[in-house]
Amino acid sequence: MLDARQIRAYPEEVKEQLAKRGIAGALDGFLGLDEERRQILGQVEELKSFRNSASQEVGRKKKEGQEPTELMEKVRQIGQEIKVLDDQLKATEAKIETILLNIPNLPHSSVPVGEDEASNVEIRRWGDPRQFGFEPLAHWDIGVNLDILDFERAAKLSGTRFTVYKSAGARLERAVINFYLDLHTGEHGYREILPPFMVSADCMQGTGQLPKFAEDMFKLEGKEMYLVPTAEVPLTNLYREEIIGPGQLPIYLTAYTPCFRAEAGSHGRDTRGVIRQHQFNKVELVKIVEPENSYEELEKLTRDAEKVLQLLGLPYRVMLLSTGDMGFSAAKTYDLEVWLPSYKEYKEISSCSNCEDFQARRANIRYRLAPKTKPQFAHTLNGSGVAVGRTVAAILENYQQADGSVVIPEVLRPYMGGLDLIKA
RNA sequence: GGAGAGAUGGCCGAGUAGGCUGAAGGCGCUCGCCUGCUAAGCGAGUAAGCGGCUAAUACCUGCUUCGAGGGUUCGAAUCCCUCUCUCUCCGCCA
Repeated sequence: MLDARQIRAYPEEVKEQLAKRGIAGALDGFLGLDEERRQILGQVEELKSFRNSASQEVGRKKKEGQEPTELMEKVRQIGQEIKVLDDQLKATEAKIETILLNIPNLPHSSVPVGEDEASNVEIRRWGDPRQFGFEPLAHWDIGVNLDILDFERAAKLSGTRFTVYKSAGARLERAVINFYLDLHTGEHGYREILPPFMVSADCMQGTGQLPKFAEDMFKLEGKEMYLVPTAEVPLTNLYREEIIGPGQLPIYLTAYTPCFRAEAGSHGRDTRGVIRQHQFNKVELVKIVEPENSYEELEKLTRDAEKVLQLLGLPYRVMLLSTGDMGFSAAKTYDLEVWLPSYKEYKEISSCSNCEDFQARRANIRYRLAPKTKPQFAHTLNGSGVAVGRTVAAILENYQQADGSVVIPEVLRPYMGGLDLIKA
């Protein structure tokens, strides 16, 4: 959520920023409503001020044995006026909130302006795609041939976009999760959290999924509860409605959760394999930091995510997303894209964003620098550290052998009970 | 699912014949004093949001907030209704 006072003070600048995201009109109506709100507020407060003092006056007179009937009658009438104005005020504030909740974050000045991913900028690459002496298979073929991925039975259980992992496949998924968590907690200083996988609508609004992206999520029948689309939601919302005390920041959190996404509007994309599922596993990184450090923290967080790919020996590149490709809550985002031989291109496996105070404002996450100082909004960051299903796909494809077997990356072997090769 | 109890400031905890209680007291915290260190002691301060005024997120000032939302009343933390959550007991259950 943007700062209403900032919009009021610099409407043209904010509009320009929004134009970079192709929605210059998002602010329309705001300034008028904002003015209307303050005008009504001024009136009500004046009336309430009168009511407060008049009521005390009544109390005083009654104590003296008088019966101030005219004054009581006057205050009663004022009360009616207040009620009317309060309703108007509430209606106006609701309109303002609707506008504000639907405006995305403003892009950071370092973000390239563009309509879509074509304007993304490659920042760096790591590793060289392997040269195969044979025609490499796609992970869905490798997995099915080895009988470690089962898409047919997954469809029987749950429909399309689900996968059943079996034997070494299931173990590999679990190994990757544990490897990531151990690395981030042990080496990178994150605190491990195991959150609920269902959260309230308030949480979803706090991180920006609601109200605009309800169709992308699974909502529980008859409940104001949603399956988490990413652990970013429960992790960031851990501190919703809190004032974090002096010396507590920065907070680094990591969690494994399954992620549930309706994938509305992506029919026909990535229909084969585990790349785009209704349920997938992910280890997420979340940081809550002071505003001064947040961009430095974004670089560090991105490096933390990259580290797992390096240790797994998976070639990747880092992309700086353009204004047209960024998510709703982000001010700046780096995507990590891993090399997938079957796609013959790099595919997103992590997204690391600085949301600045956008989510903090929605979720009311504040901190106090020192005792007695005014609380201010923290900055929140999040990044995949990284997507587990896509990691497994990348391992299968990048580590496949001519005979159909798959070599286990060395760092995972301790998590695989020493297994170094998956073969039929 | 059934029965009961409760939700007050950073924490604990007063506050029901409705009125100067934004809220006693304690703890914690901040600043100062004092004791040659430490402990103890003394004094003062210590909620947030939204407006007005401002260069100001400094003063000053208004309004709101005692789980949430409605109602009664000149006036509600205190009375009434609805909801949410927490705790205890019973039932069910991994």
